[in-house]
Amino acid sequence: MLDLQTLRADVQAVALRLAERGFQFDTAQFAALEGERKTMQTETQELQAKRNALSKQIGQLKAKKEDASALMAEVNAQADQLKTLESKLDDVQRRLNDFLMVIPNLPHASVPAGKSADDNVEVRRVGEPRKFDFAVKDHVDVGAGLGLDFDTAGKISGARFMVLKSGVARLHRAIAQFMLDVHTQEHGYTEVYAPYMVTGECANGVSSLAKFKDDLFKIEGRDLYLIPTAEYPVTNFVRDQILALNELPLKFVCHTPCFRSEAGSYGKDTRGMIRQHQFDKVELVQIIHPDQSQAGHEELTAHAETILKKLGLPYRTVTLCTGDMGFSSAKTYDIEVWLPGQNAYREISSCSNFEGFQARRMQARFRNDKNKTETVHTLNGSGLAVGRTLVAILENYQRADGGVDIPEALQPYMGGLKTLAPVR
RNA sequence: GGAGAGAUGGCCGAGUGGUCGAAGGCGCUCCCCUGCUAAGGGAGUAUAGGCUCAAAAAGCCUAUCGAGGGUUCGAAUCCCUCUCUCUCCGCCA
Repeated sequence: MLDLQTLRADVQAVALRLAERGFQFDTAQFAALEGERKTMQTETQELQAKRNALSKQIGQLKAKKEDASALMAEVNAQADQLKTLESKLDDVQRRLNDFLMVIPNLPHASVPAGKSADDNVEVRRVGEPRKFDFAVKDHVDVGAGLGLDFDTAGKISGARFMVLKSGVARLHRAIAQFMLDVHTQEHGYTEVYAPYMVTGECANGVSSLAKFKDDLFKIEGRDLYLIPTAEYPVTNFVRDQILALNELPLKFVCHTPCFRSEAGSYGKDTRGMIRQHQFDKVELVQIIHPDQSQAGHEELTAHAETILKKLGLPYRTVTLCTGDMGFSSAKTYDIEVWLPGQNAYREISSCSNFEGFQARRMQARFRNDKNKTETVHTLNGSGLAVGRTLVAILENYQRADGGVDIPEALQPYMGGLKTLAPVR
């Protein structure tokens, strides 16, 4: 949610910045709602104050065993009016809130303007794509011989699911373990385990349920959603909290499966495990002081990149342009790994600074050095998507004989195994 | 699944219809006293929002005692629904 003070101070400026990301902010409607809210609230509170004062007097009279019927009549006379005002105020506040809750975040000043992914700006490219002296296969073909099984998955769950067996199953597990160890031991994150389902309220804390509920799997008959990323439960750890200054920053790393309905992505990435209804991800989350969120964002992105470096996977990092950013983000770096099978860089991590946007929705604050409550900033990023890392390893480390070399960093997690041999 | 108990401020804990945003204690902040330390005395110490104001400061007001609804002139207190926690029994990875 945008900061109401900022919004009131200069609606036009806000509208302009939102336009950059392709969002039409209805300034007239905002002015109307705000105006209505203001009148309703003032009137309602005046009446409430009057009622409270009279009630107090009634109490005093009754304590002295005196007659209070005149005052009671006076309160009763305005009771209907008060009730009407209260419900009108309630209504306008809800409408104002609904209006505000679907407005995306303001892009940070450093975000390049643009309409689509084509306008994203590459900030760095690391590693050289390998030259193959044999016909390169994509991960589906490489994996087929190693235990990657879409047929069985299709039978039991349908499209966009996978079954892993034997070597690839173990490799999949090794990747997640490796990432968790690097982030906890080298980057100072606290490992957390969190629920795979969250309430609608929590979903609204990090994103907009009204806007994106179709992307989520909902538990029938309950106010629970399967998480599309560990960001959902973990960021909400600090919901409704006032943290002490010295508690910041909080740094969490969490490995979970992620569930996405992928509504609206029909026909996109239908082959292979690039886009699945269920995939594992190791997520980095930081709750941070506003003054440090920019630096923290750079740092978190570097933490994610470290994994790719250690795995020897070529990648590039891009800054998403205003038109390609997610709803809640003020600034996002996507890290894209090189996939020989697609002859392209594909997203493997998305690292965002949400500034106070999520924190205001969650009411996550801290006590600043002036002892005042202030909104925290939140950051998160994939560190990394486990399934896509598996894809990248299968494709980048494939051998002419159909096997796959195991990156050195992962060998300790594979019992010292150096190569996955085809199982036939 | 069955039976019972409970949810109050940073923490503990009182409060079962009236001046209660809430006693008391602990903690914390500031001040005083005490040649250090210990002890003692005083004051302050929730959050969100609104109004006044150019703004700040300040003041006033509203809401909030797990959440939502209801009764009432008035609700932490009474009623209903829900959520969560604890205890016992049963079941169980």
